[in-house]
Amino acid sequence: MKKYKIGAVTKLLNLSEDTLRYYESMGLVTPQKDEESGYRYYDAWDLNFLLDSIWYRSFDFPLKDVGKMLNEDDVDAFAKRCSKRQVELLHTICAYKQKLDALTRFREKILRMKNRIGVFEMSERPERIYQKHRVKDDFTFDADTLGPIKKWLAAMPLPDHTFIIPHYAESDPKRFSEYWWGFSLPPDVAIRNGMDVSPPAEYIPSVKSVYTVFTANERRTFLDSFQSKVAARVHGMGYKIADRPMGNLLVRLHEDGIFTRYFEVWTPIE
Amino acid sequence: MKKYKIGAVTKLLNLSEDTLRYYESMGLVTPQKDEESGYRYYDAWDLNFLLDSIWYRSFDFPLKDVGKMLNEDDVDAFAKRCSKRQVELLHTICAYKQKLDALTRFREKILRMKNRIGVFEMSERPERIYQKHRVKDDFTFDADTLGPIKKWLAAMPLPDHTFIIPHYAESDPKRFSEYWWGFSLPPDVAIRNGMDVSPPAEYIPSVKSVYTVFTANERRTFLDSFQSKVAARVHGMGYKIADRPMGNLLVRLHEDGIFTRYFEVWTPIE
DNA sequence: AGCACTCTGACGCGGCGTGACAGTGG
DNA sequence: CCCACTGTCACGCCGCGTCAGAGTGC
Repeated sequence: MKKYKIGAVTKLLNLSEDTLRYYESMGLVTPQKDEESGYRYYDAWDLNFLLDSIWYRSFDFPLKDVGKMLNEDDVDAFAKRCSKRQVELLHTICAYKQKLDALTRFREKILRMKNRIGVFEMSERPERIYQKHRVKDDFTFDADTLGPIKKWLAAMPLPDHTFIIPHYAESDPKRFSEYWWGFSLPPDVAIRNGMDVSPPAEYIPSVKSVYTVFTANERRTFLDSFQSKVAARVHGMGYKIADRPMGNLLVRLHEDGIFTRYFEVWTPIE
Repeated sequence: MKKYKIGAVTKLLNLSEDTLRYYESMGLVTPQKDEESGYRYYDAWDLNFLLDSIWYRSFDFPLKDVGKMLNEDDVDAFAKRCSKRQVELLHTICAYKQKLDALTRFREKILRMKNRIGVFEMSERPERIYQKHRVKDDFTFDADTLGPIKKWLAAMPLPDHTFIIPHYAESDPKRFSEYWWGFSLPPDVAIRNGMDVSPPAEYIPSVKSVYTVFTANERRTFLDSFQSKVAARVHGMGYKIADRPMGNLLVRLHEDGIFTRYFEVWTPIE
């Protein structure tokens, strides 16, 4: 039977010498070794094990699993290992799809936002599940909040970074003095991903609104920007603010040496 | 503005202390540091950077990219980085889907193979693109083979490990004396994945056949097993072998201390 | 004073890649 | 004798996790 030295094997199987030696150390293959020179000699049987290793690795089985599949597993253990990997692969695919969808939406928003600054459109605010985590800039530390927040963070990139301005009525002396930050999601997405949709999470219904994009610089509170750019304009259009303004942080970009934050906001009107 | 020590941040953002310090070393966040004690103090601005880091990391941007997106990119660079990642994500998803499909088919074959040993079914052999790489157990080293083989190996787990028995006619003195190993794929899959379907790859048409599964032990040539278990039986059924028998290695399993290889074979008949 | 917190620095993981330096085969 | 090949060993990569041991805040 023909013997191949390591260099020949690298050419045949497109594995590096290091990989071959590493696979050997993991017990995937046991080429004959010349005692004097230490040279490895691979025969067809060894190459078959390597081909199988390549095959199993192509499903991203860890090398330890590959070793067991090659040398230990009976049919049942083998099939079990496969179905475990099937489930993992399915999860991975779902997760990546969500990432791709979210990234696609994100990029589209980024590209369109510049043209939307100062443009005011009539738009139904979409319904949302909202979980508050900050009053102004201070995070909430009670266990009722910290618990859910973990789930929302783990669900990234699905949740949007969402603010609500709680005091909006002209008669309210605290008008535009405060904002809350939190996460939000469309209800169907929230439910599909097993998020808790009951309190402390809040259901935000859809409502007739004016939609626009505005910006704020550096560390300044964005409320100033909201007041001067959005609220004033909405009034100028002859509307009254009918419910808490709500919106998302789109992105923070580094432009001309300073940070500019871009926000989209729905201002409910009547 | 409120300051948070590292422990508070771990609770708020569900990042470990080590991760926070690592992100700092990567330039994603720059908390204020007490010169005497070395303690880090994070303010709302820092936490926003961390939230953004979590957001970008959730698309699996490498940390270096996250740093650039946070601190350097303008809109164009930012959008470009996003679309690059979109393409990568799409590729990743496709690759994982193929892995899952192949693994599912593989597991099904494994589970059904035991019941198919010694069972002979009429079955149209599916058409295939076939790339030979070994005559018996010896690999082919000419550049015409090594080139294509790389592509086939890179396409794992799509290709099957396929043998052909070239001398099958009763009148052929070399009858059942030789076998070739190679890779094979359905033509549509081959084309979709950009494999070279022209020579040295070979088109194998579909043909009326008898299908069965047989086994061979340890290092013995499987031709003995084919002759005694399959060819004899096909003759016994009153058929003549009408073309080169062809089949796939299903799996090599470790049973009762020895290795058993399972093969499926289509034997063309008339 | 006690105790929880935080610091730095070193090492580990997987699946290899890279490089230094010495020995080997034909 | 040349020179490509092969050997071993050690370290690098990413994105952290996991210690140990010493210092700090309240």
